[in-house]
Amino acid sequence: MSKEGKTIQSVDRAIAILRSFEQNEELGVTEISKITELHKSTAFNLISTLEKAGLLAKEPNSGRYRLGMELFRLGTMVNANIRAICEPYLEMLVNEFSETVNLVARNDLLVIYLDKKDSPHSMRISTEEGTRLPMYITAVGKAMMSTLSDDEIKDILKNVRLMKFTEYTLTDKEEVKLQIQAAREKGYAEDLQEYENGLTCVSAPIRDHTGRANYAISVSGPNSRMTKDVRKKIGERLVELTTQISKKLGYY
Amino acid sequence: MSKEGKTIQSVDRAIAILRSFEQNEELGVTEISKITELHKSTAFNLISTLEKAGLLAKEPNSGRYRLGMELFRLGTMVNANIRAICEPYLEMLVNEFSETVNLVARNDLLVIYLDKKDSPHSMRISTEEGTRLPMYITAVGKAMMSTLSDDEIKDILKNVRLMKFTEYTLTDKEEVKLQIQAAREKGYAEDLQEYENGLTCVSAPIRDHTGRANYAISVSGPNSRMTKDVRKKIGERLVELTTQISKKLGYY
DNA sequence: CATGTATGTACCACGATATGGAATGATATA
DNA sequence: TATATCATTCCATATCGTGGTACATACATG
Repeated sequence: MSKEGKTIQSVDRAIAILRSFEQNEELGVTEISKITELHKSTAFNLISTLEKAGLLAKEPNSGRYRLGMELFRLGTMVNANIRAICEPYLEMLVNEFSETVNLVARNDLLVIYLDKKDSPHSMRISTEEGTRLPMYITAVGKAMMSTLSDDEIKDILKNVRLMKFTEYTLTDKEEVKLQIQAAREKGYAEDLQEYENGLTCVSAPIRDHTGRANYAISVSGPNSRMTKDVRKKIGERLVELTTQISKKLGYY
Repeated sequence: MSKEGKTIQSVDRAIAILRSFEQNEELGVTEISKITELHKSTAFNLISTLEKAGLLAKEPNSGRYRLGMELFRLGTMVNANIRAICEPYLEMLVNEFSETVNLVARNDLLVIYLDKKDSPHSMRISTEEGTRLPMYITAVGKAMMSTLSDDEIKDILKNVRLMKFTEYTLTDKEEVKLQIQAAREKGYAEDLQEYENGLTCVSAPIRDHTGRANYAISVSGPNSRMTKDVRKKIGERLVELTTQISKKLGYY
């Protein structure tokens, strides 16, 4: 993000091409070259390379491109380990509480959703894998921050602009710090409609051998079912289970 | 796979670096340079580039690398559409039959698992997303092949060597063709312990506007519960639902 | 504590390689 | 049929990646 090391131009450009599919799921050579501001010919060579590797796939009919299966497969290799470790715990949690359970990871100033088990209720919370949200606004983010030093937390908050998502969104960084402090004491963090109205969430951090958390597990449900008692029960259970997981990662 | 077009060296190499994490989840610069047979210095430049883009992440302690979150995120963008369309159907199926439901895609001669909903039973089938298997051995593969022309099927089988996974694995290509023909008539395909003992699977294809299938949905369960009657019920329901999905993709 | 052998990282001259201009096919649009 | 827009190929040029070498750091080993 800061270090001024040389990067390989063509690789940067290839990645930019992949990223250009964020907005559009299907693109032609010319479109891509416009989005990425590359010469059509240059774009073509990069695209062909990506296609041959399977990171892009060409539609037989339209001749246009979309993201390829190989990219998906490479993506499934990321964090395969932690997901495998956590899967049975997610399973237990959704069985015990019948609310949607998520495994998330830290990604700089954001959290990213890695895996989930959906609640059996038809009224339920459902977040797509790959979604990213600011740390300060989620229970998982606060849970992870609660394992960091005050300096690290300050660093994170320094680089963040608090955006108001709902009437409950915290707008004061001091308030966020207070909640993090509360999370440290209880072992778990909460989000009471800060991101979306009606959405309540409880989360506990997964620690690595240094004691810091790069992952967290959360249970999310609609406000109506997530009463204070329920949240407490869930929180305590989350602490139990994430402690077990943390031990598997070498934390004592 | 065949066309002899020029590819961009550094991009190919960068992808090779990502692929070197298939066997190992954490690697250092030197290790990577050995695996990929690149000069250490060249590898270093490529690795730095990938790291800066977030496709690789450097462990703060060990200084070694693992696959990065950005790669995961890019992976979630692949087939996001079809997964979103199918999600409610997978949900319905797991509720109706209480067996594990999978969404898979075709990937040349293989099928790759995209999405799943696990059975609530403790004895259940569970396949990881990203797993790949030969087409001829899976119900999903046979379901997809049943939408192709005889020539296309011949092409696929020509390039495949039938490997024996269990005592039930088909070893004769003519036998495979017969099963595909049966699938054409019924609308769904079956796998009776061909890949793994005790594992039974029923699948129907999802067609695009050309009538051909690049995706399929399957219901898999242990042999004991997947009786002939159950398989028939599941198969017919699968045909109903995949027909609805195919319509959404423009098939009539 | 010195010595050896790993590692990751920086520098830089050379020349292979990616680049982008321009021309050609291929398809669609009017 | 003409026109526009697209993908694709070709190729000379100079840019950019390459890999040799060197240094830094860390950790074993004697």
